[in-house]
This record gives sequence, structure tokens and C-alpha cells, in this order.
Amino acid sequence: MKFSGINLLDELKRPELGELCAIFNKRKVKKDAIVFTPDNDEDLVFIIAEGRVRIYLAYGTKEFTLGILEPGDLYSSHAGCFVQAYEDSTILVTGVQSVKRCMAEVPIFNRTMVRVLGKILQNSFSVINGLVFKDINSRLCSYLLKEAQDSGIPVDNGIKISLDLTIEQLSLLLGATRQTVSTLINNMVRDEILIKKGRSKWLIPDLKKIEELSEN
Amino acid sequence: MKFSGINLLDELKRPELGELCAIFNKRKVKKDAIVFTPDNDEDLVFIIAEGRVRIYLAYGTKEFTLGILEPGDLYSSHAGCFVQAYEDSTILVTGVQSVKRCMAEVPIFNRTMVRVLGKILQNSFSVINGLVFKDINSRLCSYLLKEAQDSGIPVDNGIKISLDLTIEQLSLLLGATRQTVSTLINNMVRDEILIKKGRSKWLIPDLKKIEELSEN
DNA sequence: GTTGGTTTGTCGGATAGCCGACAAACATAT
DNA sequence: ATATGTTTGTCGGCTATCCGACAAACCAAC
Repeated sequence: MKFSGINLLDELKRPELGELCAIFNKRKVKKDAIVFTPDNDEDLVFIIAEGRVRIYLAYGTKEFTLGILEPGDLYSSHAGCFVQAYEDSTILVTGVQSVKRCMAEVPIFNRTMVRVLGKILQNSFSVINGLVFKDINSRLCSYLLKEAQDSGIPVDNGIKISLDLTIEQLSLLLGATRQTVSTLINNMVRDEILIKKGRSKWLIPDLKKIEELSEN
Repeated sequence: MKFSGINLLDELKRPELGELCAIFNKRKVKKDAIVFTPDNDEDLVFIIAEGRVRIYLAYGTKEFTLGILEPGDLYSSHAGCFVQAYEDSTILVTGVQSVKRCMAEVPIFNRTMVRVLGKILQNSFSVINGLVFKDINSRLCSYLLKEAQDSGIPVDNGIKISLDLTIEQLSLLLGATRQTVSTLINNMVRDEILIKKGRSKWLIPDLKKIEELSEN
């Protein structure tokens, strides 16, 4: 999932932002490591350079994944969320103070930041939308649809997608239990809306069916 | 509910922002009127000057209220939400272009905008938190607790709050049906956690009990 | 291959909250 | 006072989803 829709790594390569790279510190994190927690008192901003990192909320023993960051995505340690590496990853970290200074000095960066914030806000609205108005099956189908549109590979008999998530991870992203998601997926397999192609890899013969189901 | 936690009306009164007032157009809206819809193609920013305005999502026949804006709150017509006046209200409207220009020219306004955006984002996270982790009773109690803390009036036998919402409006804010909210409130009345004092006015004898219940 | 760990599928009982229906209470204007 | 509309309370049936339990399937290492 391109969380922000804007690849900050590309932006940083622009010559006018060259100086910006200097303010970031490279940091490597191991798979499954928890990178930030809500009580993190440093106010940091980070960009994913390599790997995948999930942003999630937790309450007691329950968790809910807000989104998964990929290279180029930006986030803040101060948003009240947990941050965990889903793979060995590299992140570029800097203090929020440096970012503010940059925003004042480099106007183009300013606009980028506002765009990113806007995208994150939009994303959280669509999460609320799903939680309030749709049942789990629709949410699942919405997710599959988006994934197919964003990074599906068209083949002659449909579209191939590769989620890179276990059912459990997927269920955390949808706000449901593993069991429910497992059952729903298998129903779709039985109805031949989804064809299993391997570990977390699927073939969608007819995207329109998924689209219909995603609308409840 | 102070949606953003920042009173833009106060900010606008600062001498260094005097010029800013000029870019806003005053607009009066009647109670129940729908002010903006998501397909509004103009990209506008507005501040509440008088009255109350609710921000909500809708899907088919269902609705969910994200928050209620009060004088001093700022929002955008481009956030993908509906905006409806809960009372006769006055709003100050301007194009997003003017705001961008101001952000470039008046640095202090810039910082304010980022703060407001951050607050809105924080608010949407707490909405997600409630939806995912808490049942309706906890959400109701969280709301009552916040309301009591923010604008409750201490009296000798407890705290008095005045919600200014019908049960139906309250249920839209909590993401539940009118019937469920009605029943839950009456349960609390029976348990003497809440005492009815009139149309949408309540006395809370012991805030601690509400707090306990809000934690599930 | 055998083993141990992780991931997945499935069942059945429990339950929170939805939904329609209807009556009671209240508000407002005539 | 009456009438009309709005708001509230309550009931019972219904369903999506949770939860615990357990077995099957898969994976990786030795």
C-alpha cells in the first residue's frame, strides 16, 4: 500500500532538496522489531528507505493496522501509533525541528509536507468509512480491489496479486479476526471469485465481481 | 466539542494577521441546511463564526458524524465529508488558494495550519480507536467524560452537562442506532450514574464511575 | 524423512448490536 | 384545549462477528 501516494525518496533526489538528505540519519531495523510506540517522547519524522513497516493502534491485547508503509513513504513517531517492521528495513530518521526549519527555508518541501499530511488524513477517513458503513466481506473486497488496481499483474486469465501478508496480518488490517477472514476468503475461493496461486498469491479471474462485492 | 482545539477567531484578531480577515467571505446558513457535500468541486476553507456545524460521512442511507464544529474551528470543504448546520450559523469562507498564499507570506499562519491539521488527524485516530476497540457503551461514556471535562459545570452534587443533541444526533456521533443509545442511557439512569435534568441536560453524580465504564 | 514451529481451515456456541414496530411523552402552533 | 409533529422508550427476532478449540497443511532445519 502506497500510504501517502507520494514517493519522498524521489523528491529527495531533486537537486533543490539535496541539502535535505543531510538531516536524515539512516537506521536499520530487524523484522518484527517495534520501532516506535505512542509514548515515544522524541518527536521524530521518518521515511522508509527499504523494507515494509506497519503503522498500528493497540489497546490491551487487540491491535488494528492502519496501514503499511513502503519505501518512499513518510510518517511521524508522534502520531500516537505503534510502528513495527514487517521485514528487515531501513528508515531515514530526523527530528521534527529539522523538518520545521526546512519547511521554512525550502518552500517546495513545505507543499510536499502538506500533501503528505492530506493524504494521511484522507486515508484515515477511508478507514473510518469502511469501519462504519461496511461489513468485513466488503472491506476485504475493497482491499483486494485496491491492491489489484495498484499493484496487480494482468495475465491472460485475470489479474494476479501478491499480498505479502498472512491471513492473520490481513485480518489486523481489516479489523476482524483471523477466523472470519479465513472463512470469507475460502467462500470466495469456492465461488471461484478468487483462485489460490501460492503463499499469499491470488488470481482474480474477474475484477468486476470483486468490485460488486466491495460495494456491499 | 472543540474540534481542533485551536480558536482561529482568536488567532485572526492578532494584529499580525489583520490582513487575513480580508480574504474571508461571511456566509450565513440556516439550521439543518447542508453546507458542503463531498462532490463540492470548489476547494474551500472555512471557519465557524457563529452556531454549530457537523462534519459527517454518509453512505447510502446511513450517516456517521465525525465531529461538531464550534465557533473558532476550521475545516475544509475538500476533506470528502458532508457539512451540515445544526443551528443557524455564520461561517467565514475562502478559497484554498488564498490560504496557500497566506501560508507562504505569513509564516505564523503556516504553523497554525499545521497545528490544526495535526489536531484533525489526531481526532480521526481517536475515532478509529473507539470504533475498533470499544463497544458502544464505552464510547458513550468516553463521550460523556470528555464533555464533562471540557464543558461540564460543577455543582454541589456532581457535574452538570448539556449536550445540545437529541438521542438520534448522539447516536450518529457514536456510530450506533438510536434505540441502542436510548437503552444504554436509560440503563445508566436506572443505575443512578446519570440523572436527567431536562432536554439533553444531565447530572453526573460521580464522574469516576463514567470513567471506569469508558475504559470498557 | 522426521521434527517442531507457524499458518490455515472449520466447527459450534455466545453475544452485541441492528432493525422494524409501536406507543408514550413532549413540544409547538393554532 | 387541540392537533400535529418530533423525540424517546421498549420489545423481540435476527445476524454478523467473535471466541475457543482443534486438526490439517505447510515450511524450514537438521
